Amino acid sequence: MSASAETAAPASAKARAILEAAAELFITQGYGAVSMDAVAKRAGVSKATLYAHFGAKDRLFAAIIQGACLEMRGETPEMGPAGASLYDAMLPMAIRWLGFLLRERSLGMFRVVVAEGSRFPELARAFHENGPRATRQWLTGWLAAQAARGLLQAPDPALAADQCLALLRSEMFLQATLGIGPMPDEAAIAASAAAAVRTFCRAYGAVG
Amino acid sequence: MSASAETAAPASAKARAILEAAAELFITQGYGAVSMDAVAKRAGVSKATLYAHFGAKDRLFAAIIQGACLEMRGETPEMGPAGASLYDAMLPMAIRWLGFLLRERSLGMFRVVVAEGSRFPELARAFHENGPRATRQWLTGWLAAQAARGLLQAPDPALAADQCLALLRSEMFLQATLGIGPMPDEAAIAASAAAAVRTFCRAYGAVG
DNA sequence: GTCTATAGAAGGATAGAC
DNA sequence: GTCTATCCTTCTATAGAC
Repeated sequence: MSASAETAAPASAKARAILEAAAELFITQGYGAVSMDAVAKRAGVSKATLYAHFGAKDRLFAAIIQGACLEMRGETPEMGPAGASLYDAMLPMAIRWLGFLLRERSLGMFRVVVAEGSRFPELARAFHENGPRATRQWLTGWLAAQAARGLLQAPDPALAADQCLALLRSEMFLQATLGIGPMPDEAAIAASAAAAVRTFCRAYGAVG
Repeated sequence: MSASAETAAPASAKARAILEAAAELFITQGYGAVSMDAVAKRAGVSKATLYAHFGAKDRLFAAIIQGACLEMRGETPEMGPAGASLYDAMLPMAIRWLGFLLRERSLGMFRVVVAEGSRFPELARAFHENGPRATRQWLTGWLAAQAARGLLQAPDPALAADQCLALLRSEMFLQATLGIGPMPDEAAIAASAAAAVRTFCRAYGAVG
């Protein structure tokens, strides 16, 4: 691991093809199970070209994870309508966020970062910063604003945000992470998100 | 993967040494990063002996995960004192369970099963059955009993159990899973568990 | 920059002696 | 059952031509 910045955008078309192919393979099969031959073959380039662009397997892997982290930053959730109740405001956001977590790409990303976190600690940190931590910070601010409006009682908005997100990452997410059972459809996702928001509001909602 | 039963107890001393060494290596480094040479060396046996006991790397891995699942079955939580309040009854259980999740061995087990779940689906299922699912079932029954005693309002005890466990698997568990930051000490674990139980009781506690 | 071809190392699995 | 020594495949990485 050479740990360079590597934040530059993919220059040539071949480089983009390599990044796309490698992302697909690493995220679906994990770091160890993917060979550089497989990446080159899928990208339609030779191995030498691959090594010309990215010096080694671990640097290619780092570039993939960094790129996926940048994508995650773009996925900022939307807040609900201003005048609604706490439940009505949170539910669309919750559905959207749980749906994002349960995408194959998000699950694969989470799996590979969990698996290789000990060998690539800086990548695990980058993932956390751009994914869970960014979401947590955004939600903390939003909850604090709602608390100021009197819609909920949250003396510690960061803790409330943690617990809200934890409620969303419940059994359904655990099973999906383990790859057990069928992938939940939209209705199941909405139902699970609604259950989480309902419980959150019962715990934190301002008593009317 | 030959998918045999392999539930038998480790017979000889060498077999036990192999299992112990392999468990340590697989759980700390992951499946792909561990070579059979490394296992043999750590166990103090030759590779041929290793292959004589377990026919292949994937079968050795399966035996390790199965064994760890059996261990997990032994870790049944204890319920709190009968006459106490809901919070007082749940808190010791919550601390104990979160402490178990945050052990290096539990975290490593979770990481490797998440990482290899797609290649060893039956192992992911066994892990889930003996770990999360067993805990969930136990807690569901306990919560139903408390609901019958009027200590909480839970029309769907299984959902309540899910959410209780999800609240415990919050930011602290996520960070530990990713290997980020220092390992939480006992006080931090107790505080996180207390926050989870407090929120759970606010959402589900019988209004007195 | 890109290719073909290959070096060099590591890993999974086995043969054969004891 | 256990060991030593080895086979064969696969993998990362590079050399050299264009």
